[in-house]
Amino acid sequence: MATNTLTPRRTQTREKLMDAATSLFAQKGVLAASVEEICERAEFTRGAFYSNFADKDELCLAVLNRQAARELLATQKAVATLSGAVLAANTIDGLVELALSVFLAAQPRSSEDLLAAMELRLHAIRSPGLRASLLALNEEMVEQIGTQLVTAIGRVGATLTVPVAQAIDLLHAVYTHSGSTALLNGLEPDDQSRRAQLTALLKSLVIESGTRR
Amino acid sequence: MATNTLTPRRTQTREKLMDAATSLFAQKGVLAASVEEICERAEFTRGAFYSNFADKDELCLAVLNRQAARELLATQKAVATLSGAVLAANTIDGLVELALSVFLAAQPRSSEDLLAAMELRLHAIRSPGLRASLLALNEEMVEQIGTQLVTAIGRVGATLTVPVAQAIDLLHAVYTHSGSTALLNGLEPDDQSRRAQLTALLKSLVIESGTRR
DNA sequence: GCGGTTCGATACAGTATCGTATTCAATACA
DNA sequence: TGTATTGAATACGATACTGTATCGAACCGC
Repeated sequence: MATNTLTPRRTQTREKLMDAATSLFAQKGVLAASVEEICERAEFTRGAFYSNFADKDELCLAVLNRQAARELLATQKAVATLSGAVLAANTIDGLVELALSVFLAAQPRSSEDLLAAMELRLHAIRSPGLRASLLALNEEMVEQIGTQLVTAIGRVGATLTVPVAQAIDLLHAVYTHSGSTALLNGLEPDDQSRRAQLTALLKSLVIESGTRR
Repeated sequence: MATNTLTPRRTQTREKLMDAATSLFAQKGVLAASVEEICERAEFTRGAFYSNFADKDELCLAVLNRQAARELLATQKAVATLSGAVLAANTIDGLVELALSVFLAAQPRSSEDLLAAMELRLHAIRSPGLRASLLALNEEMVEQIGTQLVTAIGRVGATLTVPVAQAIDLLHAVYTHSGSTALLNGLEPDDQSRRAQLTALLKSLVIESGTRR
C-alpha cells in the first residue's frame, strides 16, 4: 500500500485540492463548501477536480485518510522521541504527562484543523462510506496510542480505572469539546489550559496498584 | 416574556416548521437542509416559511431557543421532583446519582435531537447571531444546573476539584461525544452505559472534604 | 353579515451548483 | 522527433434553491 503510485503532477493537484477543502470545511462546513469554491481556492477548475475525484465524498475520504496518516506519523514520532523519557520516569505524574504528550501529538492543533475534523466526523455519521473509513481510522489510532499509554502507565505499577479505548475516547471528547467551546466563545483554543484539563482527567483515571477505590 | 403573543395559527405552523427542521438537521445537517425540504416535511409551502422567518438562520435561532426553553423546564422539573431525595441522601454516591439525574434531564435523549444539537452547535460557531444566542443559553443552563449540583454535593460535605462550570462542560463533552461515537458505530446511544460513564467521571471530580489530593 | 387584516399559497426571476462531454496542452516514451 | 497517453480546462445542459411579489382564503372585530 504505502504511498499510492500517482504521478507527481496528480499528487500535487490532489494535495492542493485537499488543502483547500480542509480549510473550507472548517470555514463553512462540509456541505456548504461547494466543489466550485474548493477548486477556486486551490486555483484549479472543476475539470481538475472531477479528473481526480468522483465527487465530494471521495475527496472527503481522501482528506480523512491523509489526516489519519499524519496523525499516525505524529504519534509514532512522539513515541520515538519520548520513549527514553518514559523509561526514565518513575512517578505517575511524570508518566501521565508523557502519555498525554503522545496523545496530543496526534490531535489537530490549529483551530482550522480542529473544526475540519469535527465537521468531517459529523458528516461521516451520515455518509456510509466515510463512516466505515473513519471507524477504521479511529481503531488504528486507539490501538497505537492505547498500547503506548497502557505500557507507560503500567511501568510505574499503576492501572487505568477504565478500558484504554474508553480512556482515549474520554480524552478525545474533552479535547474536542473544549476546543469547540473556545471557538464558540470566540477564543482561540488554548493549548495550555486544555492540557491542564486533560492532565487532571487522565490522573483521575489512573490508580496506583494497591490503592483501594 | 413567557410565551410570545402569537396567534394560535402562527404558533402552530412555526412549531411544525421547527419540528421538521430539527429532524432534517439531524438527518442532513443544517446547511444541507433546504428551506424547501423543511417546508415539504412540515406540509407547508415556502410561502408559509418566509411569512414566519426571515431566513433559515432565524429559524435555527428559534429552534435553539425552543430547545433551551425545554431544557430549562426539564431541569426545573427534575429539581422539583428530586429535591426531596437530595435532602434525604447522605452518601456521596447517592448524591452523585441525583446530580447526574438533574444534568441528564436537560440532555437531548433521542439520537435525532442529539444530532440536531451537535449540528446546531457547530453551525453556531460560524453564525454570529446564533453564536451569541447559544452562548447565552449555555450560560443559563450552567447557572441552573450548576447551583443544583454544587449545593447537592456540598450537602454531604464534599467539593468539586474543578469549577462547576468546567465540571458541567466535562459532563457535556462526554455525554455528547459518547453519543456521537455510538452513532458513528451505527448503534443507538445507550443511556445505561453513558450514565455509568458519567457517574464515574463525576465521582472522580468529587472529593470528600478533608481528603487530600 | 361586512370590511379589514392576517397568513399561507402560487408564480416568477435569478443564481448557484452539479456532473459530463469535449477540447487542448504537456509529458512520457520510443 | 513524433506519437500516445495523461490530465487539466472549457463548454454545456440540467436541476435545485433562494427570496420576492402577488393572490386568495380564513378569521377578526364591529
